[in-house]
Amino acid sequence: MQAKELNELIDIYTSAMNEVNRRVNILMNEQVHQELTSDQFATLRYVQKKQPCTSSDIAHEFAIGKSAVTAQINRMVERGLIDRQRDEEDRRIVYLSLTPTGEETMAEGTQRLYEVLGEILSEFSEQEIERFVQSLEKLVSILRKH
Amino acid sequence: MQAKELNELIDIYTSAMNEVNRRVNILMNEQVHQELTSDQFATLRYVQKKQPCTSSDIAHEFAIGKSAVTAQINRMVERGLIDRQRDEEDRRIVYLSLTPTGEETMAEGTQRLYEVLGEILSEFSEQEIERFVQSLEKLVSILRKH
DNA sequence: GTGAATAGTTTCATTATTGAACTATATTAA
DNA sequence: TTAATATAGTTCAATAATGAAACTATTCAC
Repeated sequence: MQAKELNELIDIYTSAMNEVNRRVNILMNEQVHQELTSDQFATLRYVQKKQPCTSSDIAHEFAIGKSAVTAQINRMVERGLIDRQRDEEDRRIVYLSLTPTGEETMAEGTQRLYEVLGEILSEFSEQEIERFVQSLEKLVSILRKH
Repeated sequence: MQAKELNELIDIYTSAMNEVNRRVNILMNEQVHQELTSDQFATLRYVQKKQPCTSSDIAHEFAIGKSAVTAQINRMVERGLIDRQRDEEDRRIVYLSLTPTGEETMAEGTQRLYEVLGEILSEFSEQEIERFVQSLEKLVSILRKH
């Protein structure tokens, strides 16, 4: 491919990617997790899946510092969404888990996530989605090497 | 497609998309725009392309409030990257443009953006990239309708 | 010419983030 | 066994991004 064409493709890629993120974000804020920020929703989702989950896991997963995680978790502990529990074996470690309220919030949010994204994805053919997701995953694996 | 499969695909899509954004962001911070935040780089890029560009344009483009734009532009004006110039016809309007320093910063950043993304995209076939970008754009157009 | 609309700013509160210093605990090696 | 080091997490201070509401200045419409 010629450099010029490639650069055009990069321009298209970056602006499309930005717009997708922006719009998905708006959609999520409006229809999926009104009561949470996008970061909080993502973190809760991760904590729920990982189980047991520590601050360091989150910091690593989202590539942010541990102090940022502490701040975010504090807010959610205050709002009764997350519990902290110290490991009795190794008392440096603090395990995070969803409170019943947190579980409930996430059950509803996840349900709406599936509905909203499902509706959007229904406009694509199965093959198209799979191909797209495959390319995304390939992109992830290349980015991991960098 | 069955609901279960679709939901799995949604899980894969969301986590892949999150990881791509996260890693691209890290890559950009490290190799493309060390001296700027991602938001600032995106805004400068937009101002440069749009020309003439107003605060309202930016607010609309990035789907954020005008007060958020004012705050961001202030920081970049202070750093000598952006100039404000009032329209003499309609004195409510303020045009934004890159200062020579801003232009220089963006010339370098854009160059590095092409290099870095070009290297990553070189691992894909031309057809694969085009298909992926097409799906992205289709996604954008569906999201616009929502 | 007055009232409504538009462009942008100010102010205030919240959230997210980094980096450095710090506490507490566990591990290792002399 | 203890002294040095590593690990897990928190605290603190600063910067950035953001929304909402109140505001200023200007233009437009009737």
